[in-house]
Amino acid sequence: MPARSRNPRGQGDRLRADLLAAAARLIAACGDSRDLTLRRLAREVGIAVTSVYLHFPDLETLKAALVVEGHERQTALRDAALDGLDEPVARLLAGCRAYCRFAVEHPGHYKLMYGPELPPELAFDASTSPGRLALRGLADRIARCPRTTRDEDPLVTATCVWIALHGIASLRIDRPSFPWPPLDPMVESMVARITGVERRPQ
Amino acid sequence: MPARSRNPRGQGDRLRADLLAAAARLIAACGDSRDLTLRRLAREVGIAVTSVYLHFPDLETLKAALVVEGHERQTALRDAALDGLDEPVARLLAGCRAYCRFAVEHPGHYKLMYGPELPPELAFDASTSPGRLALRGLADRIARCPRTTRDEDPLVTATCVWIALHGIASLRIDRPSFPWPPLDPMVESMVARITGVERRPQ
DNA sequence: TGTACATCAGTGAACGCGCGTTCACTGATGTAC
DNA sequence: TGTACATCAGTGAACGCGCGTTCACTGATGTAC
Repeated sequence: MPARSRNPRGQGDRLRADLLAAAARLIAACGDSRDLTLRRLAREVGIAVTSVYLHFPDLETLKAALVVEGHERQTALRDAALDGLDEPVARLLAGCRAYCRFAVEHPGHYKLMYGPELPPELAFDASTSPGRLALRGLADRIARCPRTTRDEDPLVTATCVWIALHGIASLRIDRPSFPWPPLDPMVESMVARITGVERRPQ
Repeated sequence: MPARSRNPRGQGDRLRADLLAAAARLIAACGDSRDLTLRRLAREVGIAVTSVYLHFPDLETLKAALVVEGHERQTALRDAALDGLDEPVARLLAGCRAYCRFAVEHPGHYKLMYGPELPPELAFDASTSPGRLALRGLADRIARCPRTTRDEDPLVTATCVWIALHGIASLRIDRPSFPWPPLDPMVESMVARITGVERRPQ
C-alpha cells in the first residue's frame, strides 16, 4: 500500500484523474481490460477498494471514461501527424500511420476502444461517435486524393481502409510472435493497394 | 443436472468428445473463451467438475484442442468451397469468402484461434502451424492469378489479404451494431483491391 | 462354478482465492451563529 | 472569540459468489485363478 495522502478539501476530483491514470497503466501493462478489476485498481492507486465508488458507480463506467480518453488521445496524435502537411496523399498516409501507431503503442487502450467488451450503448456505433467522426475524416482525406483505379464512394473506401488498419493493428497486438515486417511501410502499402493512390516518390 | 449415464467400460473416451462439443457450444453462445470455465463446462455436459480432469489436465489444454479442431473445420470448409472450381480468380475469391464465413458463423472458435488468449507455444506461429499452412495455400492461389497492378512476392500479398480478412471478420464479430454491408461482396471487393485481380464478369 | 481382485468411469466434499458490493464508520476542515 | 454542526475525502470489516484444484471415495464390470 503506497503512501498516499488524502486530497485537500475541495479537490476530491483529483482522485478521479488518478483512477483513470492508474487504470490506463494497468491495461497498458496487462493488455486485457478484463484484468482490470476494482481491487487491482485500488491497489495501484493506493486507496481502499470502496473509494473507487466515490467517483465511478462501477467498472463499466470507468472503462467508458477510458474509451473517451483514448479517442481523444488518438485524435490528438492524428492531428499532430497531419499538422503542416498539405499534399493530399501525404495527409492520407500520415493519418493512417498515426492510427496504427497509437494502436500498437497503446494496445490496452486500443483493444478497449475497438474490442467487444463495451456494452452496446458505449460501442460508439452511433453516427456521432468518435469512431464515426474519424471515419468521415478519413473519407474526406481519401476524397481529396487523385485515385488511379476506381471512383467509388469515399466512405466505402474509407471503411475498407479502416478495416485493413484494424487488421494490421489487432493482429500485431494479439500475435506478437508472427514475423511482421516494419509497421509504417506495411500501412502505406496497404492503403495504396486499397485506395489506388500512388505513393509519392521519395 | 441433465440425466447423463456413465459410459460403458472401455468407452471412457466418449466423455472427451462430449467435453469438446460442449465447450464449442459454450464459446459459440457466449463468444468469449474467458467465459469458458470448468464449472460451466461440467454443468453443460452434466458431469461432476472433477470429471473434466479425467481427460484434460487444465482448461488451457482443452482450449488448445478446440483450436486444433477449429482449424480442421475451417480447412474443410475452404476445401469444400474450392472443390470443382478451376478458374484461378474464382478459387482465390471462394477461399477468402469461406475464411470469413467460418469466422462470422463460429465467432467463438474464430476468436480463440486468432485471438490473444492462447499461450505462445499454442499460438500457431511456427512455420508448420495450420495458420501458416493456410497462408501458404492462399499465396499459391494468388500466384496463379493474372494480376493487373503489381508483381510482388505472393506471400507478402497473401499476408495483406489475410490481415484484411481478419479485419473484416473481427470487426463484424466485435462490433455487430455497425451497419456492415453484405459479407461476400465486401470480401470480394477487398481482395480485388489488394491483389489487383479483376473480378470475373457476372 | 465361484470368488477375489484390478480396472474403469466417474463422484462429492472441502480448500483458499479474488472478486464486486454493502454498510457503518472516521477524522479533518470549513461555516453559521 | 468560541462552539456546534455540516461537509468532505476517504476507510475497513464483512457478505456471498464462482472459480480451479485436492483428496479420498464409489460402484459397476471385467478377469485371473
